[in-house]
Amino acid sequence: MKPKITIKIIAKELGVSTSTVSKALRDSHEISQETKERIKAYANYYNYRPNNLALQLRSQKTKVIGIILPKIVHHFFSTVISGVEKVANERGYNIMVCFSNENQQKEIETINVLTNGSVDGLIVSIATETLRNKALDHFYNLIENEVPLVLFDRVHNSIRCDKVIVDDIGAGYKATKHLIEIGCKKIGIVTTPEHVTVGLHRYQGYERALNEASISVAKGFIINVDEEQSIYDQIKTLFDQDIDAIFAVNEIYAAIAIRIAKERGLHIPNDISVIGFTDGLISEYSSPSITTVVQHGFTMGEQAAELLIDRIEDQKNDMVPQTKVISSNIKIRESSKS
Amino acid sequence: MKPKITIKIIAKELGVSTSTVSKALRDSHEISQETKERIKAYANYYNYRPNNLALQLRSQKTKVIGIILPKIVHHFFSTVISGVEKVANERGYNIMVCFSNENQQKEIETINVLTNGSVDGLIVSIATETLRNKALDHFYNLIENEVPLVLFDRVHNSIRCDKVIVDDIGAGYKATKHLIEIGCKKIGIVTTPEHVTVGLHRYQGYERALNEASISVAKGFIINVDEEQSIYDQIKTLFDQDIDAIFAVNEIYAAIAIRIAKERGLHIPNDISVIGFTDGLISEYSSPSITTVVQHGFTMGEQAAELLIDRIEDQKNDMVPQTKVISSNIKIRESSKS
DNA sequence: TATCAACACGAAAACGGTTTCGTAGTAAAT
DNA sequence: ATTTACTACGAAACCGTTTTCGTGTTGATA
Repeated sequence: MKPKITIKIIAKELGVSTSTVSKALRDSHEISQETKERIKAYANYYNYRPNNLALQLRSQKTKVIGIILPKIVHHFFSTVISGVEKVANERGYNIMVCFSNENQQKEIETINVLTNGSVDGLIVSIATETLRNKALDHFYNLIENEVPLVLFDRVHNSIRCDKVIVDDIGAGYKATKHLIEIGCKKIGIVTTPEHVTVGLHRYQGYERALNEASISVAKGFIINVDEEQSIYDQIKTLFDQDIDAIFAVNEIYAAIAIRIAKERGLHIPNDISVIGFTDGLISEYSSPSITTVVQHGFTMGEQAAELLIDRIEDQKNDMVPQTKVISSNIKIRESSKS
Repeated sequence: MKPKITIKIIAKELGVSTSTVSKALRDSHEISQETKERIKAYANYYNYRPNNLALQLRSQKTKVIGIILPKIVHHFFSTVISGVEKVANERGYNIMVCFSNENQQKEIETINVLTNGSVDGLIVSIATETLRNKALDHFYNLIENEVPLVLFDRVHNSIRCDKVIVDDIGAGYKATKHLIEIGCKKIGIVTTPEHVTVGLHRYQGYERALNEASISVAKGFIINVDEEQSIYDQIKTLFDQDIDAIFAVNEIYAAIAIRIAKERGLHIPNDISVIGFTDGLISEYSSPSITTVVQHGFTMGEQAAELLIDRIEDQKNDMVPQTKVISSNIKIRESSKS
């Protein structure tokens, strides 16, 4: 990398001091018109741009926000990043993206690195392992040190910060209710282990909808997928039950369920209806296309960024933490027409 | 954000100079064992971490690499990021992700911001608009200023830098040949406009395979999708031709083609075979699952990162630019079994 | 003619570190 | 007693900016 032109060089070349150059470039009234023009012309000719690091060190602001995600190869997280980037960009920030790979240790290290001056604040979705271990000290530390922090999607109540979540209980309720409304009565659910909050909540919504409709919750109808093992095999066991609908808490589980149904010669949606979660490409393009709860990832990203930047730029730090609930809605497609 | 503890504070509190503290923390032999321990204990107790910005300004290294992508909500780009992040992380770098949104102006601005000291080098996939306008001056500038740069996937030959590309011609050839081998003779192609190099190359491979098999290339068999208009309608026109196979240059085009085929009552793969590109979730989970050319995005990301970091850390800058060609292979699924 | 503003600029501190170089103090060697 | 050689530390420069505070010059005013 070629050395860049600096204010020092300009100053020396033009026989003035660095302060004069700095002021001239910022159009200070302290500098004469003549000198300003001379300096600006020179700077312009050599395409001078102030060094970001120096500015950041000086101002103690990086204008960068860090995002830590469990993973990226995932439609939902991609859209969230996209939303964050949009708002960040509009408000003059850049984003630094890191991944925890669902790993607690890496989450801790990443937070450490980023908060040593590299970013002005963090947007995080917590790693599975961290949630499972309930090891949240690194987040408590952030709060302790008043690092601007916004959690989204995978959050934890004990961490006192702004949050952006989807109304997972409501979404699970809506999804289940939709199935009930089209006449299904024996509804299986494919969800996550209980320590993954989103899965738990969606399950709770499912439960509520069934209760309301006076349908009892059958134990065998609930599959808690452990991703360490074969997802396919686990979902398959659900088909040994007498069911007429499946609510899957993400689109991959839904797609796999559809595949199994087809293999068993079941027609969708005539024999069995399926509803998924997260409005990704699979749901849109597979055949039958899949009815899903659309999770507004882009909106979540935008909101998270707005909250964070407000928090970063707000002097009065006493504002109580907010939680924004992004409501989701159902997009009915071919997999659930009654 | 609470003010962080600095070397200055430690020095004052312990009644020594900042240089002593700095040396002690870096275990310099210049400092007595006793003093070292005293300083380390204090620093440890207050959880001292050196400020990144200061280190970066001093060393003129950021240990950050910038990635500029046309978009992110796209399986291929996500996997590339993932690969870059893995290698970057292993070699002590962080990544800063930005998007051009296929927009030339934003690409230019992003490059400007990042190269003002925020990153040590760049990994870029060029925006469509830039390629269409053949306006590459901002890239020539990077080369001129010896900014470490690696282009991937969407590259341009006139830019003298390291590149990581897929063998698109070979991939298009393989895909078409596969269709020919399973007995297809009337093969349509759904590709991009010509200014998108990847689409052009895949088309060239298609052409070569047909020529080799002595099949003439029919003009009506070629759809150059303009994404400004309805993709669905454009692909539909292909079905007015008498075809027995479709080669789509990405998985969305493939999925749409399959949908249209179904709507027309055509069975896949009996009546018509389909092959896509990019091994994403759609291809894997849709029904029928789609035969695709798998593009090794993760590998590309890894290679790009290795090349870039080598270049950044290499003193002798005279090394000639390398181009790594990542070969792709075909994953045969249900949409093309003969 | 002495006083005072206004003007135009420079010196220096600051951001938070690292590193080179100098040096006081001590102990060993001459 | 003088020189030498460590040891252990501090002063100061440096990275590239911004900003506060002086200060010399000029022209106007009393």
